[in-house]
Amino acid sequence: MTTPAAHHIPGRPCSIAAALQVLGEKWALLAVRELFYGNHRFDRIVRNTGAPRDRLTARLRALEEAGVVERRPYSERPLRYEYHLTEAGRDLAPLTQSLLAWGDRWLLPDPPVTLLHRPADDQDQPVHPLDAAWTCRTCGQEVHNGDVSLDIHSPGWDREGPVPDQDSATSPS
Amino acid sequence: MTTPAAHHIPGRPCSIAAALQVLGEKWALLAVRELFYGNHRFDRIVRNTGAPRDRLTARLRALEEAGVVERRPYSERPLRYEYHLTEAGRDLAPLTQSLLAWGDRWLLPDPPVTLLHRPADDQDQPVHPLDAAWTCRTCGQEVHNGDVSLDIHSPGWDREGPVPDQDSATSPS
DNA sequence: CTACTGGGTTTGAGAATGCAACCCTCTGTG
DNA sequence: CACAGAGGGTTGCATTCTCAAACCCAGTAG
Repeated sequence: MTTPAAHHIPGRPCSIAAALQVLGEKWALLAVRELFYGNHRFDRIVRNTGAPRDRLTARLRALEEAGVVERRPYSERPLRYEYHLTEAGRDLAPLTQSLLAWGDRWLLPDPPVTLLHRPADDQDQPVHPLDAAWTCRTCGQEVHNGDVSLDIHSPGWDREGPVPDQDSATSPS
Repeated sequence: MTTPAAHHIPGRPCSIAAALQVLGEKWALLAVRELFYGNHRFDRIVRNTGAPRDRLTARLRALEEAGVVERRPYSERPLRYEYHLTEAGRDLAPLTQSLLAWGDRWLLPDPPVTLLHRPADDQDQPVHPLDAAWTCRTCGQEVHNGDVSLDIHSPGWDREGPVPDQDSATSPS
């Protein structure tokens, strides 16, 4: 509770570092995963993540303070709370999905769960497996790893290469 | 070794948990960020992330073992290594980008760095700020938070609601 | 000979984590 | 009423991680 959101960001000024400050603690993202999956109660999150109860309490409090999670009572008298994602929390969907996609590809090639997609604004579309891709709204094209470069407008950045050279030699082991 | 250390995954079988097992340790993703940004040498990564040297050593070794990072000598005689992303590592680009996007939106609204985009396969396109979105390759539509549901084909999952109900109403702070 | 660079190890103290056990407030059930 | 859960945490303590600074070693520059 002595940890306000205005943490010191390590290294250089960077939104990735700032985001990890909030989300990078152990169990935080697994708790968020459970909230996405519709499990809003403490015990259920404990069971599904395997997190120690005290750690989960701490993480949920921190996420609440960071504005990712909201704790709302669902019963007075035995005062009980359940946890819900705020808008900021719901906006983590791309993040959890890219974690899921990466894990599916590189760690668990036979994934225990897949995502289904049906656009809300096109109900004619049948439900189908989600095959997610990054695209750029500006040009409408899919974003590939090498297509992105950095525009730095802040001091505290040192780098040599003019471009975040995504390597060249691609010899996967 | 393409065989990632498939340690024990906490909670239920899940690619997110598996991915966090590899990437969830402190400093791991910041190190990956530096590699994306073209900083391949130990000292530079230390300076830019602010990580303690011993931690960074440990993290880089773990990432190497997990097949995310590759250590290659760039000088014999004083034997020196530099670190590069493997294909699995480069495939983390969507993840770091979604972290960046989230941080930009919710934590550092005046971001110190932005991403520029130019599709390699369309060189006529001028360089422009990346405005990233998730889309589904199958239906071509943008993926919104509420459009996704789960298809579970593995035991060890408990959940009530039929759909990962993304909440209903919330207000950001 | 000295200083400096790059890439680490080592050390010791302090913080964070994991785990089990405990607590407190209701709501059944007999 | 007594007793047993369920839900949502605390508490205590041992283990592990993390941090910062110091140290090391090879080669090179002055």
